[in-house]
Amino acid sequence: MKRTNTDVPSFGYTGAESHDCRMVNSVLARIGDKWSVLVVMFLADGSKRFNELKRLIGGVSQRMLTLTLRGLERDGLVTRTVTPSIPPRVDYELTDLGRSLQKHAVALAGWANENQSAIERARTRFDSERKQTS
Amino acid sequence: MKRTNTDVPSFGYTGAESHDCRMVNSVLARIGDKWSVLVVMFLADGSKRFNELKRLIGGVSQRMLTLTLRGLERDGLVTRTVTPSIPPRVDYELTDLGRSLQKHAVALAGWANENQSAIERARTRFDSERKQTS
DNA sequence: CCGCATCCGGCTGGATACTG
DNA sequence: CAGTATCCAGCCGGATGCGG
Repeated sequence: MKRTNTDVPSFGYTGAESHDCRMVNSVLARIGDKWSVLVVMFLADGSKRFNELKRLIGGVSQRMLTLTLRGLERDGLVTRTVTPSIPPRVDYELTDLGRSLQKHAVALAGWANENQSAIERARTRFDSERKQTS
Repeated sequence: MKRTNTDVPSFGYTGAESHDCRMVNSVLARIGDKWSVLVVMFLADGSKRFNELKRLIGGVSQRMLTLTLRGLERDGLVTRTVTPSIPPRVDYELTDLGRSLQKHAVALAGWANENQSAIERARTRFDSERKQTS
């Protein structure tokens, strides 16, 4: 989750390039944090207002939703449109870049669903084996 | 990797795919943590020993590599093979499940590379605009 | 309605030292 | 070589209250 590390050293993966690591990590940090992907998912079918997103996601604090949206905006994945009315209105929408990332997120979500039971079985099996040993 | 926060919310997101979200989040948490993906990448071309991985990754502490590998093993993504010799030898290898996940990781890495400059531009632009306002 | 400021508990992850 | 154990700083994220 924290990508504060800067000194990723030298060498490729299997044929891939080395300096990619930082960027990959940086992107994965976005993907991996608690709310970003959920926000991207819910923005898939069009722009949403702040509290609309908050209700949809359910369980996210105002603070974290704000921070998450700022992060996504900073990376150019969503746009923030302010309408200075009373009460104020703010709409968030995926950019093209955001939509292209969303495809991969959906793919990953699909993978998670397909292998959900396999992973859960592996986890419980691993945990039960551990309990016997201890 | 503590998975203590994965089984929390207890309320649905918007009805339809409520329990899917938890699983997706749980998987994304694994993907998003600091070292898992790096390990999976380096295991792509065959099994590796503990210190071999440590050298390859470079910058990971013994502790974190152990924790990361335990997490991956627990989820059924890698296998751990102990050879009780002197000195002891432990090999880690991707499972089929791990390899299927790796495909998506590679896809994401590719996306990160393709859009690296776009994201960096978005970031610096966002930051400079912020500086003016403050 | 939107979002920032503040406080704070708990988890993450690094450094180090010690076993088998 | 391959861990385990311990300590500890720093950040993540929740709750609450204020401000435009």
